[in-house]
Amino acid sequence: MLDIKLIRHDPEAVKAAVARRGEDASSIDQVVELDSQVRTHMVAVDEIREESNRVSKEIGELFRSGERDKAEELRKTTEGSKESERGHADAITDLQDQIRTLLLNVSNMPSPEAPDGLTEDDNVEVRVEGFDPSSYADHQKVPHWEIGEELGILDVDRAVRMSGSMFAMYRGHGAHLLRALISYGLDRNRDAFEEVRPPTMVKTETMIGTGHLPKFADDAYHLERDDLWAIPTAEVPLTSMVAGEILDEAELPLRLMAHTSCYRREAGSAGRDTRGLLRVHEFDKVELYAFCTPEQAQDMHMEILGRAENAIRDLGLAHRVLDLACGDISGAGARTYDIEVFAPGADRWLEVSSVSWCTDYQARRANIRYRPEGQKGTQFVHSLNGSGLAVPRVWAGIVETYRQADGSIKMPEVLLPYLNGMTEIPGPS
RNA sequence: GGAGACGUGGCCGAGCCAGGUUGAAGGCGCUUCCCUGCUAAGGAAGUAACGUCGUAAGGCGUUCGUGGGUUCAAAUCCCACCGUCUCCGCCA
Repeated sequence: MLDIKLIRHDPEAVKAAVARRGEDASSIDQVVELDSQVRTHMVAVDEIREESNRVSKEIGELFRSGERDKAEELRKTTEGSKESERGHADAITDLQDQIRTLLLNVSNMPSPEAPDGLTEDDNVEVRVEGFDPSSYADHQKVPHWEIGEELGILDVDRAVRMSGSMFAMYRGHGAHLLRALISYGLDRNRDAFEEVRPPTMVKTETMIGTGHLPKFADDAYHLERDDLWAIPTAEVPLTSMVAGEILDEAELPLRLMAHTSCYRREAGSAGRDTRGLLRVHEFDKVELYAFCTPEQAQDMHMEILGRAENAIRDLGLAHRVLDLACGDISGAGARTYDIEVFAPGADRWLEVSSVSWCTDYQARRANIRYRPEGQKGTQFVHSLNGSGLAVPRVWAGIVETYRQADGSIKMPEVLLPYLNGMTEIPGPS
C-alpha cells in the first residue's frame, strides 16, 4: 500500500511513477479528494468528543458531590451530539473503506532505476552465463516429461488421475533428487538465514495482509468449510510472522528462509505450459526473505539475488538474469530481477526465481515497523523476497541438461552430499 | 468435540463483581541525573503507539485481544469473533 501522506503531499509524482507500469493512475486523484473529506470529518468528530468528554467528567463530579439535579440537567444538554458524532464517524469509516479499496489496487511505485517498458519484451538482460545454444547434444534435447516417463522418476499421468491436470508426482530417484534440492537450497543459506517451517494454510486476514487478497482470490485455493487459504508462496506466512510488530533496529536485517509447498490455481493460464513441470498447481520452493532498513535495502536486494543465482550457477545450469521493466514487475515490487534457467529439452528459458525489493509497500500493509536508533517514533521496514530454489523447474533443468548419451542422468557435484551415494540416475534398462 | 478459567503498557501484575479525578496502582526493565574510590546498593526524574490541527511550542482525539452494543460516561456491563491455559474425549 502506498503512503497516503506522500499521495497527499505530492500526488503528481505518485501518478507519474504508477503510470510507468502502464497502470491507470486516476484513482490517485480520487484518493486525494476522499482523503481531504476524511480529515474534515475527523476534525468535527474530535471536537464533538472533546466536548462530550468534558461534560461527562463534569457530570461525574456532580454525581460524586451529590448534586444529582444539576447532573441530570447537564445530561440533557448532551442529547443530539451523539447522532451528530455518529454521522461523522460513519462518514469517516465509509470514506476510509473507499480509500483503502482504491489503494489496495494501486501497485507499488517502481524504483527510478527500473527499466522503462510495459511488457516482458522490455526486460533488460543483465547477464547470461553458461549458455551456448550450439553446445547441446541431441541426447540433451529431450524434454523432461519424456525423460521422466522413460526412467520412472516423474509420473504425471497418475498424478493427473488422482488430482487433475497440472499436478505432478515424483518417484524413486526423482523424488530423491527433489528432496536433495530442498536441502541444498536451505543449507547453503544457513549461514545467515533463519530456517522457518511455517503453516501452509492461513486465515483470510493473513492473505489480505500480504496483498494476495482480495485482488488475487482466483489464483489461490480456498477451503471453504474452515475459511483457510493454501499459501501460494512462503512469502505469505513469513510476512505475517512479524505483522503488527515493532522490531528493534539491532535485529535488522532480519533474514528468514522457508521451504514449503506452494499452491496456485493458475486460473488465467489454463492450457498454457501444461506439459511436465513447466506449470503445476503444487510445488516445493525454498524462499529467501528479509526485513531491513531503507538504508540496507539495496545491498540486501543484491545479496538475495546473488544467493539465488549462485545456487543455480553451482548446479551448473545455463541461466540469465533479467532486470524487469516497470510493467512486468509484480504489484508489491519496486524493482525485480528474474533468474531464468535454460532447459535444452523443453528448449526454452524457465523462470526459477524472482527477486523483489518491495520498499515499504508490504510493511505498510502488514504494519511492520522498527524504531530507528537515536530517533523518536517508528518507521516502516523494507521487505525483500526471492526464490532461493524453486524445485520443479530446477529439477527439469537438471534432468535435461545432465542427460547422458546412454539415457542416464549424471548428478551435479554440489548435490552429492544430499544423495546418499547416488551419483547418477540410471538410464533405461 | 464437551466442561471450566482467562486475554491490561517493553515485561510482570493490580483494577473488572458494586461503570465516573485510570492512559491506567505497584514492580521489573530501560534512559538521564545525583550520591559513591571502582562495582554493587541507594536517591530523583523520565519511559507507548497511531490519528488530526498547528510554522512551532503544543492542543485535541483514539487505543486495556478484535469488532459491535448499552450509557451523559466502559479496562469495568452485554453480544459475537480470535486466541491462550486446565481437565475429559479423539488422534499422527
